[in-house]
Amino acid sequence: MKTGAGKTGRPISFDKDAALEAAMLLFWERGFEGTSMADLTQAMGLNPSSIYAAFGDKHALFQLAVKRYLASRAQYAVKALEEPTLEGVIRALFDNTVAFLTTPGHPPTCMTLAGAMGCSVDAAPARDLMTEIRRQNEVAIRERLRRAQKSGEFAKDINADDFTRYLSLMLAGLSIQSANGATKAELRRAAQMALRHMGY
Amino acid sequence: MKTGAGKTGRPISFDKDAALEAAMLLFWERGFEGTSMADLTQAMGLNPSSIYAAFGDKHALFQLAVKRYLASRAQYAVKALEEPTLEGVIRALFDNTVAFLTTPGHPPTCMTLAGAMGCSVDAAPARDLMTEIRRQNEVAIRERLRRAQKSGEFAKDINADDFTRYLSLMLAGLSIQSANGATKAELRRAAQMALRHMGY
DNA sequence: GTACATCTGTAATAAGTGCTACGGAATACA
DNA sequence: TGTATTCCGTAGCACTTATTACAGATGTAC
Repeated sequence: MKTGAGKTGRPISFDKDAALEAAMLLFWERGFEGTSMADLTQAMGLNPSSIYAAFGDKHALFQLAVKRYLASRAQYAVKALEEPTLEGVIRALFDNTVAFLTTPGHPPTCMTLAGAMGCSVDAAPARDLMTEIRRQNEVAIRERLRRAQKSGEFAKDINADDFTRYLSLMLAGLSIQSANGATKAELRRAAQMALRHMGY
Repeated sequence: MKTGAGKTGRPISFDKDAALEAAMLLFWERGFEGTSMADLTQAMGLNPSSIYAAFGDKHALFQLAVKRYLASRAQYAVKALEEPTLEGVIRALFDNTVAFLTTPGHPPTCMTLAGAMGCSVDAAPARDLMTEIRRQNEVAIRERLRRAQKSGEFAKDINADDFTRYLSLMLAGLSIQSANGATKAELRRAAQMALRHMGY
């Protein structure tokens, strides 16, 4: 009963993209464990069998939702790292994060933090996926810093590893602040304070 | 069938303190939603009826566990605020946090972050409690900063509100870093970097 | 020892969990 | 039109969830 690539037969009658978007938003808000398949059927407007046929089981659906999140919402970090100067990178990292967290239409915090922190052993794979993504983000930052060191833009006697963790720590902190209910202006001032203390 | 304060009759036959400690550690690791009553009966070594008689339902037990957590594990923040000088306060805030996060015998992150971020509507009260505690922590920091401003130790033209959020942001960030798997030495260097950037 | 109050363990409750079997509806291709 | 193939909706699966009813055990107070 494999499906999804039928050459013939009845074609799918719903918007797969829209359904996945709805699933992503729900997972984002309630986390893996806090989102039930019943919740998903309602939010996606689909029957269980349609979901399972199109996306697989709950874990697979979560992975697809996360993938969509990374591709459509979390690109602000990648974009920031593409800034030509290091100062531009760091400024963009903070500015984009604040802009992202305060964009209406989705939860006020990062999906990798709301998705699954403390959870049951059944949900451990989802939690580990979230952790892995956070670490990957750090890898990208670290590589950008190394590049800046090679080009002479960033002092070589500063440990890129440590500075990466320091940056990552503050970006995650902004997300928690946002979850706490901080306003856009408040987040912006916090980010400015961080930048000023770093010398920007 | 109310219980717990029986003047006569059979007395409780288990260590209530030890049972609550076990519950607290499990909630800390798995969060409110990721911890089932079945998990709790096993970890606490009690039957469901004993748990319900002694602590109430799951929400009540969670509240008691959080209370215990705050009283027994999260005092490091309160202690830090009692330092006589502002520099002492801020240094202690970071040092104690790192020490706390890396203490063996409990999860590597803060309970208010692992307890419930994204969750179902049923678990929303637990999530709101976690948020409330995080905000209360900020209130305490802010008041300490105001006190330092009055005594002239802290510049009055700095917005205490903003600086509080900035500090809180970094402490939460350390907790996330710890959850990511950062070592004690790595956390310590990150904290040192933060302190240095602030001028300490 | 007797009466009473409470606890303990088992077993069961109703509702919710993720997931699937199945029959019928709908479409593509000949 | 006929046939193959796929999708859709319902209804149900076995299991887990939090919670409680009940019966017997175990203690205190007299």
